[in-house]
Amino acid sequence: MAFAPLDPVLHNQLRLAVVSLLVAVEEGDFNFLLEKTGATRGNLSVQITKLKDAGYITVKKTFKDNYPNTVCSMAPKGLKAFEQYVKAIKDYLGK
Amino acid sequence: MAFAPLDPVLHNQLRLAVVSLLVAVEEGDFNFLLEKTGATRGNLSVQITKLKDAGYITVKKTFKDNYPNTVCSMAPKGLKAFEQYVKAIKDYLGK
DNA sequence: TCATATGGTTTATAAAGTAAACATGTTTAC
DNA sequence: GTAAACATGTTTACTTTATAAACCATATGA
Repeated sequence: MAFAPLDPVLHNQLRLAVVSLLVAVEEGDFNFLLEKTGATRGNLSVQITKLKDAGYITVKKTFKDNYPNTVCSMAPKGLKAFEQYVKAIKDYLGK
Repeated sequence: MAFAPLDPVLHNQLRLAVVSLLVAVEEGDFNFLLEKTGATRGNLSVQITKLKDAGYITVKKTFKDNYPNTVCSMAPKGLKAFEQYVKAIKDYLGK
């Protein structure tokens, strides 16, 4: 096809937002992502799991101030996938 | 949220491919889109209908060489939506 | 200890996408 | 002229995905 396939893991609004945030900050916890994306907790939980299962991000479960705290960061595979996605979608957008 | 919402009509691989093709060529028939996108007939039919229902494209049903021929082109609403989508997704991609 | 808050997960439902079968006609080969 | 193959889509039945709502566990404050 004339268009490169768009990575289905990244071609989703919330997952793309999460990845785009993590690419910028290197490390962000659940609440950071929740606030920045405006997602619901449930949805964010699900999409973080999908990104982790895809090997795109690493998820560290820790505690912070006695509360559970989930810290996410990009994995090398995710970084590559993101760069590839950026390239691919530019074909669609026309340049 | 820090990210503009992505138009759900356009945030789909095949519909985005169709629109991006139509933006470039101004008019394309079913087989043109089929070939360029590599989609199945069924899927292409469904997604063209959705784009038409959204008012993003106009669909002319004609005949060509005695065979049915469906010709699509961008509608003003679709053009605006596409431009908006391009702007929005750039936020995600990081620049 | 009861009420409320934090930090998430699970589940049930709704929406979307896909492939396969179908419909309608046309052309080709016999 | 008839059967088989082809062209152009559409519809249907199924699978996958996304979302929202309910839930669970721990912590804190009155």
